[in-house]
Amino acid sequence: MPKATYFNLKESKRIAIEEAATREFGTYGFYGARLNRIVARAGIAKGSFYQYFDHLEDLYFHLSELYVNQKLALIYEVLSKHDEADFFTKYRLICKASVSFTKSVSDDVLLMSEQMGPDHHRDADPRDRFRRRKEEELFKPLIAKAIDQGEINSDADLAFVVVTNITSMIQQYLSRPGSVYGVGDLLRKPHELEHAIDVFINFLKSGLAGQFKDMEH
Amino acid sequence: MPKATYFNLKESKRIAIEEAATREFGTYGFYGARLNRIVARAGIAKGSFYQYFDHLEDLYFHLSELYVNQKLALIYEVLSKHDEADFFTKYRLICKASVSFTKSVSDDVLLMSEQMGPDHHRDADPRDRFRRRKEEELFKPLIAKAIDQGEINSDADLAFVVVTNITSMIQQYLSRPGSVYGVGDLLRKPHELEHAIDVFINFLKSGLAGQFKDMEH
DNA sequence: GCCTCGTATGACTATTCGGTCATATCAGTA
DNA sequence: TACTGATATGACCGAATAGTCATACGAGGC
Repeated sequence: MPKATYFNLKESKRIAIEEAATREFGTYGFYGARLNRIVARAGIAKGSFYQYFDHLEDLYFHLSELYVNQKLALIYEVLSKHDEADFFTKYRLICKASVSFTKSVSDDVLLMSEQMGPDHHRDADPRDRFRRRKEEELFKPLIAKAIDQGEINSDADLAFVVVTNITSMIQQYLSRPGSVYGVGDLLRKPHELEHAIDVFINFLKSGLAGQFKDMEH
Repeated sequence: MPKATYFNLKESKRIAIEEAATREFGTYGFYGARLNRIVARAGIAKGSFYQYFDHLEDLYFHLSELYVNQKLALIYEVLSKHDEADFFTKYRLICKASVSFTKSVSDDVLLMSEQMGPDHHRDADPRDRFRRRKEEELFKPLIAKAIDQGEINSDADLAFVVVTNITSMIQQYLSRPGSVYGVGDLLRKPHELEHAIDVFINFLKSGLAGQFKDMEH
């Protein structure tokens, strides 16, 4: 957690630090990030950094929380307008909001977020569970209600696991610039984003053997 | 790639090096791995290391290839005995082989493999595409045939993306020791491994809305 | 003016890093 | 035995690292 000093800083300086760090973590990963490079790019003295944080990791988790919270705020705002919708409609809104959040921020944020994909929530570090806790708060009630109403006929645990993983799959395939990556015709269509999300959701609903319906908008 | 010298080494030394490096990469990740620790644990001089490899990364990619090839050999062996089976049966065999391979090797191998999950195939490094190329060789023909025979009704690209991602999902949730991690009742059943794989495959086939059938063995 | 307290600084330290290299060891072989 | 070529070694190097600390700055109050 940042020290109190950090929040007294004027915004432009905080932003400079956060941008520099986000780029560093995005480029070199959690373990490859170097404090020297961050302070150089942010234009602050190394001694100053230690006025704001105890360790470099504190800044990492601060950023991690920051971006997760920003994204979730967007998601909850959208959801609040569609309280009555069914599960897959809501899920579609969540995906759209996620992707458009990712597109609205810099590529560095995206790269950094990739380092925090579902593969990475090590049990070790309790701070790493933050994202997962938020995911549970978001999806578990939705899934429970969907099962209750017969929209989902699977085990709730399974549904949670696959929904969260597929969400990050969608993010990964749709947000990264230039990452078509084997997803051939899937993305080369009009309204490609909408279309691609529908393709994934259709799979989520009906599986590979289910009817493949090419929705149009 | 290792130098010729490396392959002249007696096996016990090679194994010592590979074990030490696997543990290092598994513990600290690609970027956090330190040559000093590896040579210390392997019991060789640092100078010796540079007789075998040009860089530490060479060792990483050597290990990566090694384990991928070992796993694939197991998978192809199993598949060769079930040439006539349908797609989902074959896929089930692949999952079982994958998981049992992972369980047969040390936890370090598993941890190291997690660093190479689908989130990570950066376009940047061509050596990183090795695993993906192998995945394509394995799955693309299977999927093409399955579509041809009407077992899969989805787009081939979509099928490839979800099959590979779900495979690593299964690996992740079923191989890691003590990683029940929210997958509550899913694993607390008799023949839990077989059961859990079936649950995932059933989802892959029929989706969340499809009938959830609890198979027994 | 000057006192105070929160902030800023970068030179400095001790440590670790990857990588080198002159030298030593060892296994054949003649 | 003496020579040879492959392998082994760890002291050593320059660069980079995280973290410290004495000092300086700057705004507000008096």
